[in-house]
Amino acid sequence: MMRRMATEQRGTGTTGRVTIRDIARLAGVSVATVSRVLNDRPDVSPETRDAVMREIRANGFTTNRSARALSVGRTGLVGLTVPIIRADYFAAILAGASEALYEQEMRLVLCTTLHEHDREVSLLERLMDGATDGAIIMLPEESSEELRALQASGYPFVVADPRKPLDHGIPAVSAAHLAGAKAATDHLLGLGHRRIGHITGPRGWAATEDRISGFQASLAAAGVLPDPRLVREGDFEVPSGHVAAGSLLDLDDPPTAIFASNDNMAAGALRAARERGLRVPDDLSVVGFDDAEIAPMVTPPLTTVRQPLAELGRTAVSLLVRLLDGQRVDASRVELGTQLVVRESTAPANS
Amino acid sequence: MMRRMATEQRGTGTTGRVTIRDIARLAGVSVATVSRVLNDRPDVSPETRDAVMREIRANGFTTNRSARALSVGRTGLVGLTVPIIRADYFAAILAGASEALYEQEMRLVLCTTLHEHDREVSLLERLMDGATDGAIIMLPEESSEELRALQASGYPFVVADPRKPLDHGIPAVSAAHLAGAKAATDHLLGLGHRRIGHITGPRGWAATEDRISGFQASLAAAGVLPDPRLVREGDFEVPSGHVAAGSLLDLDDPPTAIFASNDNMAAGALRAARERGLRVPDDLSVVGFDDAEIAPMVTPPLTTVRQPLAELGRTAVSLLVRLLDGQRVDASRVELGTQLVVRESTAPANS
DNA sequence: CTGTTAGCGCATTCAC
DNA sequence: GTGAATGCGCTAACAG
Repeated sequence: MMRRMATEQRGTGTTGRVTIRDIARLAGVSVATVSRVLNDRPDVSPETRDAVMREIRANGFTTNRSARALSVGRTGLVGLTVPIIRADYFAAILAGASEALYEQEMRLVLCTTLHEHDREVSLLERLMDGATDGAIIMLPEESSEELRALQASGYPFVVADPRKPLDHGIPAVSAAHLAGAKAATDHLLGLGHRRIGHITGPRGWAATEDRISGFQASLAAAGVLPDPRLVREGDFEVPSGHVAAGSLLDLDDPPTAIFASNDNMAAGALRAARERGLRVPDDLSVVGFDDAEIAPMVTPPLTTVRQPLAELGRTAVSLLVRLLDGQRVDASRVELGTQLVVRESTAPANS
Repeated sequence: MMRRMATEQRGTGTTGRVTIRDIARLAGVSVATVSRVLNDRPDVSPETRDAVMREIRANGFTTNRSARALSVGRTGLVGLTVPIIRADYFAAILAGASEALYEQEMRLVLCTTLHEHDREVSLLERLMDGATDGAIIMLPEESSEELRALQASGYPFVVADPRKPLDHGIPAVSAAHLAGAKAATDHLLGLGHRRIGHITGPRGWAATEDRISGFQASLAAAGVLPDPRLVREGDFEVPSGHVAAGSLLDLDDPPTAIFASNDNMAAGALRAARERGLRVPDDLSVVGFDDAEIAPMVTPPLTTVRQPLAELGRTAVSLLVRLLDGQRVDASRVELGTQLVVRESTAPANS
C-alpha cells in the first residue's frame, strides 16, 4: 500500500494531501472522531482531542473544503458581482465585504459582469452552479423581474446599491442618496447660493433620481424655484462633468454653484471652471458626491457627500449571512447614512 | 422515497438542486452518459446526447462544482491575496485577473491579507485548504524563504508585483520599474532640468529600489551628479509626498523638478508647490508613477509613467494556468513594459 | 464519549 | 456507444 507515506508523499488521490483518514489512523481513532474535533464538538474527551490535534498539526492537515461543501451542502463561498466601472468605488465596497466575510470564515468569489447581461448565460446560472452559497450583486443591470426570478429559484442574494428602483421584498442595501443630496444643497443654500446647477448621473438610476429629489427638496424647502435649465445629465465619468459644467457656465446667467452627482463629474466641473478663468470657490462653488479617493486630491479639495462604501459591503454581507442562516429577513431594505464633508471647493456666494 | 419530487422540490440533500442522477433518470440513460455529454466527450451518439441535453435544459441543471471538485481534485478557483492599500491600484490588477480567469472558466477568490502576516495562520494554510487550485499573491509581505516554503509544499502560485526582491525560481510578474523611472527622468532632463528631486517609496521595496536605480541611471547617463539631499523617502500615500516635496522646496537651492515614485505622492507634491505659490509646470515640473485614476484629474494633469496593471493581472493568470497544467514554467520572471505619459505637469526648466 | 455506516454529486475505470 | 460500480474527503445519523 502507499499508506505509510501519506504524510510525506502524495497520498491516495489526485490532491496529494493528508486526509482526515490519515489523521484518524495516525491518532488511532475513527474518522468520525477527527471530524468531531475539527468541528469543535463538545463530545470528545480532552485526551483524544489532544491526540488528534497533535497529529493534525504534525501533518499540517486542513480540511478539504470541496469535500466538506459536498457533504454539508454549503460551500462557504459567496459570489460578488461587479460591473467594472468606477474602480475605487467598487474597490471600497469589495474591501468591506471581503473583510466581513472573512470574519465569518467565508470567502468572496469575484464575478465581473462585463456586459453580459444580454448573453445566453444568465446571472442565475453563473452564480448558482454550486460554486457559491449566495451572492452580493452590486449595481445590477438586471430588472426587478429578473431578480425576482432569481429569488424565486431559492438562491439567496442581496443587492448592493441597486441601479434601478427595486421591488420591495428584494433585499438591498443602499446609501441615503436623497438625504445626502439634500444636505449638499442645503450647504450651498446656506452659503447664500440661489442659482445652483445640478449635474445628474444617468437618468433612471435610483441613485441619480434620489439625488435629484434631494436637490429639489432642499430648493423647495428654501423657497427657491427650481430652474430646469440648470440641470444637466452626466454619466458619472469626468468628461461628462466637464462638458455639463461647461454648458452651465456658458449660460447668460450662469449658476454660482454646482452640485455634481459624483466626485468624478465634480472634478470635470472644476476643470471647466478653470478653463474659463473662474476660481473655485471664489467665483464658483462645487460640491460632489461619494467622497472618493480623489476628492481630497483635486484642486481645490472637494466638498462632497460621503457614502459609507465599505460599510455598505459589510452590511450586505450581514444581510446575506442572515439569509443563508434561513432567517427570512423581512425588513431587508437597508439605507446607510451619508455625510457632508466640507472641504475647500465651497464658499459664500459673492454677489 | 423522495425521489419523485427531485425536480421540483428540495431533493435529497440540503442543496435541493437537480442532480446528474435526476437527468439520467429523466433521459432514460445512466449517470455516466450524462457525465459524458456534460464533458463533451465524443463517445456519445447524437440521439442520446440530444435527449440528455433536452432534459438538462428543461430542468435548468448545472453541475455541482463542489462535487466535481471533489471528484476531479480541482476546484476551478484561484485565490488572489491583496493587502488593502492603494485601492485603484489593486482594483486594476484585480480586474485584469478576474477577466482572464473567466475566460478559463475559473473563478477568483479574494483573500484580503489585512496584516495577518504574523498571525498564527500562515498564508499557506489559508490558501491551500482545498478551496483553491492555486493563487496569485499580490505585493506579498512574505519573505523569499516563506514563499519558497509554500512552493515546496507543491501549492502553485505566482507573485504579482513582488514587494521585495525575490529568489529566482519563484514565478513573478512585475512592471519595468527601472525603465519607467529612467524614462521619467530622461524626460525631465530633456526639458533642461538639472536639479531633480526624487520622492521614493518605502526603502527596501523592489519597486522603490528599481525606480531609484532608474532615476540614478538616467542622471548618470546625462552626466548629472546625483545629489543625495534631493532624495526623500515617502510611503506611497499623499501626505508623505506633501511633506517630502515641502522639505525639498524649502531647500536653499530647491529642485526645479520632482520625480515622485507614485501618483499619490506626486499629488502631494503638487499641493506643496501650490502652498508655496509655485506654479506647476512653470516654476516646478512634477512627474509621478502609476498613471492612476487620479493622474489626469489633479491640477495640472500629471505627467506620469503608466504601469500596465490590468495586464499584470492577466499575465499572472496565464502564468498560473500554465503551472496548474503541470507545465514547469522555467522562465517565470515576467517584466511588463511601462510607458511615459506626458500631460501638463512638466515643462522646460526656466532658469 | 466513540466507532460504524451511509451518502453528498460527480467522474471514471471497467465490462458489455 | 453505454451502463454498473467505485471512490473523492468529509459529515451525520445511529449504535454501542
